[in-house]
Parts: sequence; structure tokens; C-alpha cells
Amino acid sequence: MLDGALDALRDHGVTGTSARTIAAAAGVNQALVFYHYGSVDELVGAACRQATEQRVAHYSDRFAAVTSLRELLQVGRELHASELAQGNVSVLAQTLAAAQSNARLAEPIRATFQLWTTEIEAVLRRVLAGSPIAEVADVPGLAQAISSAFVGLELFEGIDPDGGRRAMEAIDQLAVLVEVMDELGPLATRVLRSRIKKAGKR
Amino acid sequence: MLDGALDALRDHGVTGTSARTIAAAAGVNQALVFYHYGSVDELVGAACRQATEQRVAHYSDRFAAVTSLRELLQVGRELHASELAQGNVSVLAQTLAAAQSNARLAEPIRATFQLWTTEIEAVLRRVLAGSPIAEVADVPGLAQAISSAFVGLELFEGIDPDGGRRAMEAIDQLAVLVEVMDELGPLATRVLRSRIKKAGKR
DNA sequence: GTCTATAGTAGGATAGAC
DNA sequence: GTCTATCCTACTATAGAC
Repeated sequence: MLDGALDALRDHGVTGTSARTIAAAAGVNQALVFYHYGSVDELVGAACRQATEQRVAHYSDRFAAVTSLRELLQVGRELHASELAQGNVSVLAQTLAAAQSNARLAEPIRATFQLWTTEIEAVLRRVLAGSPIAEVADVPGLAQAISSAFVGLELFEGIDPDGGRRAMEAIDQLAVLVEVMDELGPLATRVLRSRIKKAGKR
Repeated sequence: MLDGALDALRDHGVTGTSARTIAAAAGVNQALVFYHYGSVDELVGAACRQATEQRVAHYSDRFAAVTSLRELLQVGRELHASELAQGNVSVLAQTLAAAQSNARLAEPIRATFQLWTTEIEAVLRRVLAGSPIAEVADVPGLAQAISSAFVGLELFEGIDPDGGRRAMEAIDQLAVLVEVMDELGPLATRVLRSRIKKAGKR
């Protein structure tokens, strides 16, 4: 039935997801939603949670093998492509939107989202070790910015696939910038540190 | 009634927005939605369109005065704060999510979203003039990436305000990186060009 | 143009048979 | 645990009075 909930979110969106559509997708009776989960919202929350745990576990090895920002982005793009095909990230984006005005859904979705952010944060901490970026940048904040941006792109791609692809390419080019930055040597590092420090006092 | 539609989206989210809630917010009768707009979706599309046109016009002067990436981000943050308080960008995010599985809403929302992207693109083109970034980066793609990321952050902030704030800070620090990059002089520019070229052949 | 009234449909939730 | 049956509510959309 958890799978049925995901299917319903994929096929009908948040607005078209109900106890009835979920039950139909799962091939069971509508009353079971309430018997097992109490409400539709709780079922949706549980389904997102479980699905995300599985996806994160599935990509765990990939993330662990990442040694640079570009590789992180590369994994991100693969993940984007495969999850888009399965509609998984779209489901998360849907529920994230629904959670805005649904207090019952907010906390479960926040926790689910945190699963991705935590994974990205660990990679960032490893990849940025020794980099001047790590000294000044807030790594958890950066991780959240990245996963948020990812969701935004996902939503955008849903209504404009071509534009979404171009946006992804552009981000790829930005990642090159940051890496080059990191490889410019001590002079650049010094300039960078002082500039960021100055900017921080603004 | 267009305002009523926005109020309804703000207060009840996409799932709770109906001809009835819109009419109640506007202080009129529910039947008028169908008389004037034919369907709820078309009213919502029109409302988003009009509201976004007004907001874009309102920030037009600000965008025109921007001369650097950091200033662009600064305007973006002000915009974020003021629109968050009014709930406007959240409305756009809500409808963007709804449009994923609603063909009738997809095109109007895509066009609405394009209003912001076009504005950002113009600023980028001006700010990045003469920069090595502009030579290799796809400016329209970058503009779409930025507005997408903005929406993602907006959604995220809705369920985790503290995390959203930290993510915004982190992006601010990244912008400093890019600017420093731009100011490192010809050596860095040369390295950058060759690296991006190489990366493009990957 | 705006209202009331209403038809028809879909969803949340529960009671009770099996 | 799973089903049928059912109640109540809320929604879209239309017809028709004013």
C-alpha cells in the first residue's frame, strides 16, 4: 500500500491523491488506508519516508565514492535522470509543496528531506576537506541549498524539460568554476580568505 | 477575484483551493468563477500571471541597478524576504507543483515563471559582460537554474525556516567565490578557459 | 453580472459482516 | 485484516431568477 501511495502521487499529483486512488493503485480497499494509517496524510508521510530511505541507501555507495564537487554533481545528475524516470524526486517535490499548508505533513516531509541533505553534507565535508571553502562556508547550509535547488530544478523540469536540461548544464559549468578556484594555489586561497572575511563583516 | 485566488492559495494551499474558497476570500459567489473564467484552473493561471507581472514590474528598477552577482543576490534576498512575508513566491511554488500533474495549468505557469527568468537573464548578461564566465556559460540556462533554485529554497523554507536561512547564507558565500574568481586577473582567466574547454569535451 | 438552487461526483471516515 | 455499505461533507458545473 506504501507503493500504491507513491504510484498515486506520481500519476495524479497531490491534488489527485486520495484514499480511493491509493487503494486502487495498491489493489486493495479504501477502508484499509484508515485502518492501518489513520489518515491519508500519515500514509503519504510514511510512504515518502520509506521510499527515500531506500533511494538513499541505493545511492549510498555512489556518494561514498565521490571525491570532488564535479563528481558529486555527476552523481547528482545520474540520480536526477534515474529518479526522474521513476518519478521519485517528483513525488518528494509534490509532497513538499503540499506540506506548505498541511501541518500534519510538514514534519514527516522535513525529516524525509533531511535524509538527502545529511548524505550530501557528509560528501561535502569530505570533498571540501582542506579547501578554503570549508573554512568559511557553512557546510550544512550548503548541503540544504543544494538539495533545495535540486527540488526546484525537478519541479521546473516537470513543466519545461528543455529549460531544465539547460539549467542543469549551466550548474555543471559553475561547478567547474569552483573546482578551478580550489586548484589555483596559495595566492588565490589567500585572496579568497580575505575577501570572504571582508564580505562577512558587511 | 484574482486577489481572492491568491489569498486562497496562500491560506489553504493548492489542495485547499477551490471555487468556493476563492469566492469566499473575494467575498463573492462561487458561480462567478465559472462565469468569468470557465474553470478554477484558468482563474488560478490568470491570477498567477497578473500577480507575477506586478511583482516583476515592482522590482524592475532594483534589477536594473544591479552591477554585480552579489548585488543580484542581495536583491534576490530582499525579494525573498518581502515576497515570503506576502506569501507570493510560495503561491508560485504551489502552482508549479500543481502544474506537474495538471496539463491545463502547466503552460500558464511556465509562461509566468518565464517572467522572472527573463528578468534575471537580462541582469546576468549585463553583470557578466566581459567576464570569462559569460563566454562559456549558457546565460539563459544559468538564469533558469537560479530561479529554479529560488523556488526550491522557498518550498524548503516553508517547512524548515531555520534551514532555509542557513542555505541562503551558504549561497551568499558561494557568490563571493564566483566574484573573487572574476577578479583574479588574466592568469586565472586563462586557466579557467582551458579547464572549462577540457571539461566540455568530457 | 451576480445571486440561489441544485444536479452530479468524489473524498474522508466509520460501522459492521466475514 | 480485509471487505461492503454507508454517512456526511465538499467540490465542479450548470440552470435559471433577479
